[in-house]
Amino acid sequence: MHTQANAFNSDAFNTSHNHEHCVNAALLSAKTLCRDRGQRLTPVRELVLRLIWQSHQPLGAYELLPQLAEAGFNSAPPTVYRALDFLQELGLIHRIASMNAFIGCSHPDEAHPNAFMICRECKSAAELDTAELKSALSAAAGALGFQIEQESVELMGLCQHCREAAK
Amino acid sequence: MHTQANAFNSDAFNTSHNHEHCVNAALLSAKTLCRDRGQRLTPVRELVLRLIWQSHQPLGAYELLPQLAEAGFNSAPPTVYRALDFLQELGLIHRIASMNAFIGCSHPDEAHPNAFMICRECKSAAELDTAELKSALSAAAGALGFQIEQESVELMGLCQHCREAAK
DNA sequence: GAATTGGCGTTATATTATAACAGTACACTT
DNA sequence: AAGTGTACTGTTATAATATAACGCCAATTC
Repeated sequence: MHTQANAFNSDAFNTSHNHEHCVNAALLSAKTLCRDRGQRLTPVRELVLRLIWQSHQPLGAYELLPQLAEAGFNSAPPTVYRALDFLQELGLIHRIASMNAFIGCSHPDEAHPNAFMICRECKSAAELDTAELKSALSAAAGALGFQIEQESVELMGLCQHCREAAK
Repeated sequence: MHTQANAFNSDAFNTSHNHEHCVNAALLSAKTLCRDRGQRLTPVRELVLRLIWQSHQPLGAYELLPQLAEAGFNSAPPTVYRALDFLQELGLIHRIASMNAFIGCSHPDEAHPNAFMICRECKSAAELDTAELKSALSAAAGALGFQIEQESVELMGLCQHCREAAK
């Protein structure tokens, strides 16, 4: 599971992998995390997490609502936003501000900056490996005396797959 | 003027400087840019640019509306959004997605990533110098075959000024 | 088993952004 | 200077995203 997590979800741009595996890994990881922190992964929360993970594309809150309704849950905005907030606080999903959308986090157990590449063609988003990035950010900010508490990096462009397809 | 621009607006965290000077520099730069590109810096556009530049804190579209009204302009959302879009396209302002707000760009004449530090205490935002950052981003993305077209970096934290004040 | 807490249902509303169309000013041609 | 096209603005309406507030129920604690 951890090997997969460390792939930093670059597989997101490769739609051919067995994604059900990823979803299950994420759910397992969520359950562990909740148990450790004395939090509850309730049915709504679990469903929201599953829906978000199932998609390689960031999903908007209002895209989730009909799917909640289908599953028999209340489908008013507060329900889904609460679940999203909860999952974010646990680091299980990230919000992509430039898209008003949410995507699964591929390594919730490690502290890390929120850093994504988003393909304008296929709309997939993949998390960046940020070891070096983080130090570059710290250096740049530190030079100006700024103390970083939270990072958000969103790169728009073309993924390898779509670049090749465009040729 | 250019010296000031190259300071990358780190002065934003220092509210004591003569900010009217910055605003005027920005307006001048805007006029030049518009002339070069055959675009018009109309009164609404100029006012919006001025209002945004006057503030060290990112301003939301709806915060601008009453000020437009005061100046005798139409103050419906489309008016301000049109001006904001125009100014963004010319690189004169940036949108900070995580805040749904806009801030003046301190070096509109150079191509550069959208990269800001935002202080959670004083809400000021300052543009990052991104030469090294840019190469770190390119390296990280390139390793995964991703071709960057547009960057957005938003760092939240504490600016030097507020950090010292907190001690 | 009473009290407390956390989570959800529900209604209403706030906030941010855009669509669509009509009118006006400007720039260009002749 | 009149005609013509284009870019800009005014205006109304509405879409899209997000939160406030309150009450109920279930689980947990004492």
